[in-house]
Amino acid sequence: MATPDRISQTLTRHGLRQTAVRRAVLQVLADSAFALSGGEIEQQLDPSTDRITLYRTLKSFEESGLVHRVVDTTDVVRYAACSIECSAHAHFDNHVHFKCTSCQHIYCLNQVAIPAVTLPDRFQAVTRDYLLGGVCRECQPA
Amino acid sequence: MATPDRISQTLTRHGLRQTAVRRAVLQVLADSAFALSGGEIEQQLDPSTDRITLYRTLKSFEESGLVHRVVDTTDVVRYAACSIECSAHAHFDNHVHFKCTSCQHIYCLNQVAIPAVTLPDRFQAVTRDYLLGGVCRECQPA
DNA sequence: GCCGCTCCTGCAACTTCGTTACTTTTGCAG
DNA sequence: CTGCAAAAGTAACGAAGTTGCAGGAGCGGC
Repeated sequence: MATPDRISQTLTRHGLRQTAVRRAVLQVLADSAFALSGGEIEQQLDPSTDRITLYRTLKSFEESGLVHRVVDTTDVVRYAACSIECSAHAHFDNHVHFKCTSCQHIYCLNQVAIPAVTLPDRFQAVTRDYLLGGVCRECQPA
Repeated sequence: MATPDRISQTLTRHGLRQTAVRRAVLQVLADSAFALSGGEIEQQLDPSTDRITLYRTLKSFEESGLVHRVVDTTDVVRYAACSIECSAHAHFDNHVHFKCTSCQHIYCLNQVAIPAVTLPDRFQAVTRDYLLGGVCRECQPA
């Protein structure tokens, strides 16, 4: 659970203004063990929060390097808070994601690094995303 | 360029009926070097083709193992034809995908296998998707 | 503390992507 | 050739995300 202080600091560190919506959205993402879609974040916020503002907030967070998009095969975009080490200048998420086919949650496995691959000539990779599918810890049959 | 004969055979082999839309959709996907979204496929088809039928066709193709969804971070789903070796029973795409940040195309790098990772306890992976981002061969500055 | 510029919010309307329910047509087995 | 199940077509709907604009709030300067 990220403290309100820490949330505020993170906003300031990335050059973003302190607003109620931003603090709330960042709090939700920071406290979630898995990636959330726009709609899921909306559900966790005060019902009075404006949908459009939420999407704009996510956009600015993404541009500022506070959150990253998580790859998926569905047609909804999911976001996860970047690790503490991520800054606007060094935005790099090198961990594997795991999508549970039972609960649909997408976990950030921070401790599992993405292995490198050798590419054909003249292909230059900048970003790498690795998504595993299967049954997560919580959904395993006992 | 897949021949019409080969297209028909593929449909039959997967237990699907021969229809004009199915042959056309499969032809488009088989001839594309990169993954296509529903809208992109629609543009390459006869304008009279029904949008809903197209989506249902893609769904049945996916269920039958003719095509696979390609992971992406956007909110549109993209499809690519499975390799010849894929059958309904052994549907396995073990190759890396590459998304060009310039032309936005997603290539199937069939010759590059996805490296394995070691997962934490009690996580069981069934599927694996690996997406690279960068500049593709065609878009490289000379 | 307050002023003002700039950025953020909130509202309304809209676009795109994809789905559901229902009827009609068509592939294909017997 | 005929019947039936599966696919196509039609219409209406729903969710996700965007755009344009007016009003409000954060924050640096004074």
